[in-house]
Amino acid sequence: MNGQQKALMEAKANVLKALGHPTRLWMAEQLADGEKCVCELAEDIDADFSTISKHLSVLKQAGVVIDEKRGKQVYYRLKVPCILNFMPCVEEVIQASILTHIDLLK
Amino acid sequence: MNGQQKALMEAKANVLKALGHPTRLWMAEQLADGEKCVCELAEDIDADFSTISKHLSVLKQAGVVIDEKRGKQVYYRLKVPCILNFMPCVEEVIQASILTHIDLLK
DNA sequence: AAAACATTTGGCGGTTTTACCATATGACCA
DNA sequence: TGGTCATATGGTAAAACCGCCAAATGTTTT
Repeated sequence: MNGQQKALMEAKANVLKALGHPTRLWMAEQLADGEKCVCELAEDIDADFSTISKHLSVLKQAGVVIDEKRGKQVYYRLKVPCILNFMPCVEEVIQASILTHIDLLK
Repeated sequence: MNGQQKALMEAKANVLKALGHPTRLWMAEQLADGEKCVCELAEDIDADFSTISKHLSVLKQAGVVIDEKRGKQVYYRLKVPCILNFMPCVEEVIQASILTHIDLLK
């Protein structure tokens, strides 16, 4: 791995890392149908507003979402919606893990 | 988000988190063409063997890879190859970020 | 059985992440 | 202008993560 490749790997890992937190992943999924303001996202998350804001900031910094202030509220939306396509495969991983677990119990 | 949904989110985030490290992501990509032993993976990684082993353990625990010992060596392979399909979209995110940066400079 | 080899495990210091609290910002409203 | 609402930022303590070293494990070779 040379320097260029390494930098690319870091950049790619960074995107996945941003999605690698339950709250942030959930947020990304919530934005599937379109933009939402912070307050809407916050409704279903049991955490401080500052925590929520920081999670959104991580997603934004990773390039996953973009924000837009309109009036008092800030709206977030997916910048690159294809990340939603990850989910079926991620679920497949989990499914496979569960099956492996069951197998081990036999 | 209820308890069940929360647990699922955690499981899903865990898979993405496992891939959210440059070394681990690189490893996963290396396994695209088929299994490799630890020693083969180690050839191109500048890190202690113990570090490499631990990274593989994280991937395994996340359900991304499985290992098989044959003789003195341990072979790893992708358990659910569809994770490789994430990469084009991840690169798209990076590409979009770069374009945004350039725009901001204007 | 001992030595050599491939990999894993345990432990430790240093860095990063996370979540909360308190406070700041910026926009609308009275 | 002052107040309130929505969100962001700074600080901090606890937890998790990372990479190295040393030592353990299991396997083959001699």
